Amino acid sequence: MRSEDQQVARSLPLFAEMDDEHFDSLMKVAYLQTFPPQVQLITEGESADFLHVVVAGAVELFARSNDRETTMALVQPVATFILAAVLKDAVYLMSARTLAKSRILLIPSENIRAVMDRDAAFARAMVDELASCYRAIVKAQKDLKLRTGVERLANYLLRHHLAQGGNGLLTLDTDKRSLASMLGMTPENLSRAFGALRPYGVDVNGAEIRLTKLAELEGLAKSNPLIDDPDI
Amino acid sequence: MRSEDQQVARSLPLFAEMDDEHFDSLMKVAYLQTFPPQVQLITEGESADFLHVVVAGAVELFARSNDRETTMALVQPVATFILAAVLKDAVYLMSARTLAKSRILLIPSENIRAVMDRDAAFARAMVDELASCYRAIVKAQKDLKLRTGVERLANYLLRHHLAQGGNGLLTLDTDKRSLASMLGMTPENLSRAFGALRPYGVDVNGAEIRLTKLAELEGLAKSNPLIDDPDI
DNA sequence: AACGCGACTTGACCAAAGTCAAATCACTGG
DNA sequence: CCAGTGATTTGACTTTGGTCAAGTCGCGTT
Repeated sequence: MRSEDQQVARSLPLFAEMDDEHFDSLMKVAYLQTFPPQVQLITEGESADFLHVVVAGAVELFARSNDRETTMALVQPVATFILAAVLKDAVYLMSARTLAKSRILLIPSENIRAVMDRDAAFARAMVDELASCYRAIVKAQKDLKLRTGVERLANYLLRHHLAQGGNGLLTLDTDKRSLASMLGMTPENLSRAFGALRPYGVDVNGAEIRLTKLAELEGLAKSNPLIDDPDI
Repeated sequence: MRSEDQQVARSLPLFAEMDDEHFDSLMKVAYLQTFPPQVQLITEGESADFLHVVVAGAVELFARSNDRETTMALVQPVATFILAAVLKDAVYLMSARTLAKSRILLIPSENIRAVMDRDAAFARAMVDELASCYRAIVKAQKDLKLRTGVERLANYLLRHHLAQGGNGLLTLDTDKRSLASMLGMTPENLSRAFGALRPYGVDVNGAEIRLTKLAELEGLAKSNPLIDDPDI
């Protein structure tokens, strides 16, 4: 692997504090691969042979049952996914596909577990990463169960608006099909949800969105830091 | 704390492998308390000062936003809850209340974190416990998003039927109000869901349920080990 | 036995969200 | 420029689930 990519990995909280020797031993057995968009990386039910780290691009975690499919989470760089399955040496509970051209670091599960047993700093970092993943999914579950579709969209827009500077403009970074799936609704319903937000100053023009009545939109959204603040 | 109760804690996977001295130091600062039913133990938004271990009884984790409330999980003995908040020294994302008279072990968060940094076996056990919690909530999320209310009830009945011996009879271990909340529906809707299952051989008599057409019920439920098997 | 209370059920209705089909739009490769 | 493809939107309708109100049932108390 290129030393530049190793640097990226090394700078992750997950790998930052661990012993040099242990880090090197992991990198020696790791692969770094670049995938085109819409490639399925893992399939639920298969055994978790590699820890995946999204170095660049975007990955969607999804699940299927009966004939339904649902998006479970979106993984943005730089972050890991399916950590829990790797640690328990279990099967994946979710499938994953790239949404964009993505660069993925693959580290064999057995090496992860072996190093964790020898490197306390690494184990501590794992605990932290796992706890973050857990809290993220708890927030997602609250978002889903305590809000209607329109409210979820309003809060999504407000979060991204803030992250993009908060100047009344924002740009969607996925197509609307994926956005709908992320928000737990159908594309048709997303379209109607945007319609329902028009009276609250949400002007949509393709992927460009203008928020002209922030106060009203916030009134509808009723944001809650225990759901919407990613840093809590 | 009574030595008998310490033995219960010590036998938990979370504490089983750790150093004696470290275990004793934790027990020295821990409290064991018994609570009546319907006592709120923690409130979302407050800081996580104690790790809670349910030694006996039952605890419901729930969350509120707007004016809605939803059950997030049910914690059965012996298990921990709000581990992630403790590890990250963050605020609770969920509230907790006892459903039955419950015995709870309370261990100060700072001691948990301190011992984890010194005891590798304990850190490893934490990783394992957290990974289990994570996978449990992923399964709950899949159950919720990929199934209708009737299907969730059917699968709930089949799981408990199996756990109770699989002889065609089972007994609900909560009142129907709580069951409805756990399954993510209103009590009225649970009532209707039972009605919808009558043609599939589900005979309800108070908390006693007889399953007379297992094959048909299984056909409707379309169980999926990646959702329903607690050991995967 | 009569009462009262809480848990549960039922019915009528409403709201949210999914489905299916058709229309529109945007953009690409002739 | 124009057909063709895929994304998005819109409309009509269905399903799922929630709300409100009125029972009904079981059971302990008086």
